[in-house]
Amino acid sequence: MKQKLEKLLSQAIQKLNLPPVPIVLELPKQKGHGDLATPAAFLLAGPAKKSPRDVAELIVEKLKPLPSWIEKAEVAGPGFVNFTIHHCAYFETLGNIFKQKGKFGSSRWGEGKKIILEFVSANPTGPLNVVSARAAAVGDTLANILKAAGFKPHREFYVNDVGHQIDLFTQSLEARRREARGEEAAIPEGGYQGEYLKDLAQKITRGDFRSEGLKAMVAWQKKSLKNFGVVFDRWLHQSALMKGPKFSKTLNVLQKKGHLYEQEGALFFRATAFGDDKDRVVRKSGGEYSYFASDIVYHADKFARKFDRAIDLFGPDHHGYVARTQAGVQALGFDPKRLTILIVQQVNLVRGGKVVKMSKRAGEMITMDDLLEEVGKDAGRFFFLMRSGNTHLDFDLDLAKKHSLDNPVFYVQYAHARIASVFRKAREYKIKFRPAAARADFFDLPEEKELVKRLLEYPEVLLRAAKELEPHGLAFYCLDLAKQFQSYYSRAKEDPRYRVVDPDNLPRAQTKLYLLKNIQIVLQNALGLMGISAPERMEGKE
RNA sequence: GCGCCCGUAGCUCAGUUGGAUAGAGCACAAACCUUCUAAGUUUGGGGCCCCAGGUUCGAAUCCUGGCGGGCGCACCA
Repeated sequence: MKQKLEKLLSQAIQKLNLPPVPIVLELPKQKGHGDLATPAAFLLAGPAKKSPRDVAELIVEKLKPLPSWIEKAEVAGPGFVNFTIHHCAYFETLGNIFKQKGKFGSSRWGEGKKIILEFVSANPTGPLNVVSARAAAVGDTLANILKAAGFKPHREFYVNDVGHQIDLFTQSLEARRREARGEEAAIPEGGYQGEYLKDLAQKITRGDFRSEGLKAMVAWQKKSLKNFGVVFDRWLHQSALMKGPKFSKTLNVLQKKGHLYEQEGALFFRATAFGDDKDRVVRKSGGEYSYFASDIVYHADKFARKFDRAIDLFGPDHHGYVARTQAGVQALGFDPKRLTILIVQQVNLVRGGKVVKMSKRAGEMITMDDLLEEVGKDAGRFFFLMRSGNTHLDFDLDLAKKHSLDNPVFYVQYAHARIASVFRKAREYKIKFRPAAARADFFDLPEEKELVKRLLEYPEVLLRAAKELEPHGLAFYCLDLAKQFQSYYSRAKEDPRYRVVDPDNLPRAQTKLYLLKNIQIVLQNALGLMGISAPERMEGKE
C-alpha cells in the first residue's frame, strides 16, 4: 500500500517536470491528518520556485483521478499532503499477515550474509553478573532480529581462559582447598573471595585445579545462560586459539606490514596510526602475549571464517578497548566497517526505590542466577530489552516481579492471553473460526483500522531494529500494540458492536476473530524474537 | 587533562534519521464492574526538550562552545 502510494507520488512529480526526490511517507501523529502523509512538497519548493503549499496543491491535482483505495488526498498545514486510505484496503492487508504467520515482518535485507555476534564473554572465574545477563538478552535478541532480517547469525562466547586472572582464580581455589583441610591459607591479593570456590574446591578430587576449575565455571555459565534462553553456537577458548598456527601467522602479517615495533623489551602495535591514542603492547617484556594480542588474532579468525560482518558486545569496563580493537582489524587490512562494537552499559538494580549496593569484595553480589530466580526469564529479558543497550539501565526488581499489569511484560503477555481467551470463548459458543468468513463490510470500526495500521508498522520496526542494532523498539512496539488492543477490547462493555463473540452475528464475529488472530500473530512474532513466552492464559494471580 | 556515552513531565524513558500542537508508563485526581479475563478501560493536571549561539521554509533531533552526570584512559583480563 505504501509502495503503491510512493509510486503514484513519484509519477505525479515526474508529470510536473520536477526533479525526483526521495518520497517519505509517514504516519501522522495527529488525528485528522489522515493515514499517511508526505512532506515531499517542501523538498520540491526550491526547484519549483513556488511555495510548498502551491507545490502540494499541484501534486494533488496530478494524482487525480485517485484510485479507489484512497479515500482522499488533501493539502494541509504548511505543505503536507495527507492521504486517507479506505478501511477496506487495510482489511485486505490482513490477508498478508495471516498468510505469512511467523514470517510476517521478516525481510531479505541481509542477503543471507554471515554475521558473527560475540557477547557475554565473561571471565570463567565466577558466576555471571547482571551486566552479563543484559548482554545475553541483547545479543541473543539481536541475533534473532538479524536472522529475521535475512542474515545468518552465529552466536559465540569467547572464553578468556588464559592470563593473570586465571592464575589468581587457580590460586584462590587452591587456598580454599587448603582451608578445607584445616591448613592455613590466604586468598591472594586481588583474588576471588566468593563462597562458590569453597564448594568447588571440595568437589574437585582429581585432575588439576586449573583445568577442572575452569571447566566447572564454564559449565555453570553455560547453564545460567541456558536458563535465560540463550544458547551459543560455539564456546571458543582463548587457549585453543593461542595454541593454533593462526596466532603467529596473524602477528606475522602485522609484522610484515610494519605495524609492530620493539621498545624496552616489549612488542608494541602502532595503534596510533589507526586513530587510537596510545600504541598497545602485544608481547610483554616478560615474553608473554597480552590479552590484546589474542583479541586481534580472534578478530582475524572471525573474518578468516568467512563472516561478512562481526558484532561485539563489550561491557562498560571495556569501552576503552573499542579504538584499539578497531585499529587492529584495520591494520590487518580488513574494512573496519565490517566490525561493529556495541557497548552494553551498566545495570542498577533498584529495590524499594533505591539502588541496590553491590560489593564484589564483600561478596554482596546479585548474580544472573539470583536475578533469574527472583524475576524470571520473561521479565528479565523484557526489562533488559526496553532500553537501548548503550544507556544505563535502572532495573526495578519490585516491578519486574509483580504479577500485575503495571508490569509491562505482563501487560503485553496479557494481551496475547486475552486473545487466546476470546478464542476459547468462541469455541464455547460453537463458533468455529474460519478466516475465509471474515468480511470487509464488517470491518468498519475506526479502532480496527488503527489496529491494522499498527500491525503494518511491524516490519518497519523490525527492519529498523536490525539496521540500528537496537532491539528496544520491538519492546516498545509490543507495549503500544497491546495497549491499543486492550483499549479496543474494553469498548465492548459500553458498545455491543465491539463485542467479538456474538453468536447472533456470525460474519461480524468471524471478522473480529480474524483481526484478533492477526494481532496475536504479530505479538507472537515480536515476543518470540525477544525470547519471551506468549502464554495462552495468565496464571499466578497474586 | 584526553576519549566515549548521557541530559526530554515529580520518577523511569520513547521520540519513525530535520516535519504539523513533543509522547508513553509509573505517581497524583476523577469516572466506569448483572463482562468475550476489572489482572481492565476512560478522562484530567503536569514541559525553558540542560544553557548559549549557528545551519534553514522548519531543530528535542544537525554544527560549535559551555554546564552537569556516568564510564574509560595498564607490559590486568
